Amino acid sequence: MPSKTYQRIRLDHASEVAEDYVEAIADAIAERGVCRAMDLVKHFAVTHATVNNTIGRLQRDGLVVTEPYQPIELTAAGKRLATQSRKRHEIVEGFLRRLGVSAATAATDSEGIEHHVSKETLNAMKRVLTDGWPSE
Amino acid sequence: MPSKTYQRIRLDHASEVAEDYVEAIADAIAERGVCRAMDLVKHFAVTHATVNNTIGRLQRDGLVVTEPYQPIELTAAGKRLATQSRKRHEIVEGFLRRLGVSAATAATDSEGIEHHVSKETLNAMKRVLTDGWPSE
DNA sequence: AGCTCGAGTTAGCCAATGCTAACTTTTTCG
DNA sequence: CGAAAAAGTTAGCATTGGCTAACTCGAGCT
Ligand SMILES: [Mn+2]
Ligand SMILES: [Mn+2]
Ligand SMILES: [Mn+2]
Ligand SMILES: [Mn+2]
Repeated sequence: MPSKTYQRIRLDHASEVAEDYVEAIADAIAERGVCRAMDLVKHFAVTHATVNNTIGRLQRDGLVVTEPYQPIELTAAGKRLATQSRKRHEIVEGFLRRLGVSAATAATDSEGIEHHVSKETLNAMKRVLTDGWPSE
Repeated sequence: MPSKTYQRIRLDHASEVAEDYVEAIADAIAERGVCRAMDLVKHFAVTHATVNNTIGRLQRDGLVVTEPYQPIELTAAGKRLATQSRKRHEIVEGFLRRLGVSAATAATDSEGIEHHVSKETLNAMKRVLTDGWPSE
């Protein structure tokens, strides 16, 4: 109802791409040692040109560092954001699984939902994962 | 994990503004008889010029009809989308309330989450609202 | 060494969604 | 009635996040 609602959602969307990218970059580094642009091309199903543009913005915003033709690295801020985003993502996905949703659906839905979950809602989900469902 | 995940999220976002607008227009008509652009300016906290642009797209897409200086009306397709969006929205918001989240947070979070909830997840939420929490 | 081919870069384009500023129309009110 | 205020329109602009096409770089193979 309050008009600030939609402003917050616009902010959520503004940080969404950054969050998903740093998470994917951290995953690639964890799994394959380095992250190359092509890893992100496959992961997000966008073109190499789009990845390049996006990485440029992330670098501008201090989340990654790249040098021409080199793998993509995360800054300290990028690593922090990646860790934090992954934690939140895991809680949302785990919660959906707990709700009885299939693994495939939980994976897909949580990828969008995660960016719109406030601290309060995240805590409620976490509580379910550790303590079980609320009474009644 | 599958690359189609992010394609679906991009589609979710592409329909998000349309869904929120037709819902708000239907609400305004239900509450005040007509919907004027200024109602949407207040609701979404954007400028009148932005509302005008957006309404133009909705008209192009066959969801609303407007004539200069006249109130905004929904087409049959617009009404259908509004009804469907509101139902989904109410389930998501009700579910968050049931989870123990405050009314204010449930209102805000559901406004973003609603657009990323698949049929399967929506059904799981609906089940909680009618039958209570899953066993375990 | 030289070539080829995959990967990366750059330029140029588009649509969506936001904005401000200037103008027009309608409504309201003295 | 007429002026001021409110509402609506239009023009022009920016950013994000997509795309294609053309070019460059570099790794690896013959
Ligand atoms: Mn994520
Ligand atoms: Mn995501
Ligand atoms: Mn919404
Ligand atoms: Mn979203």
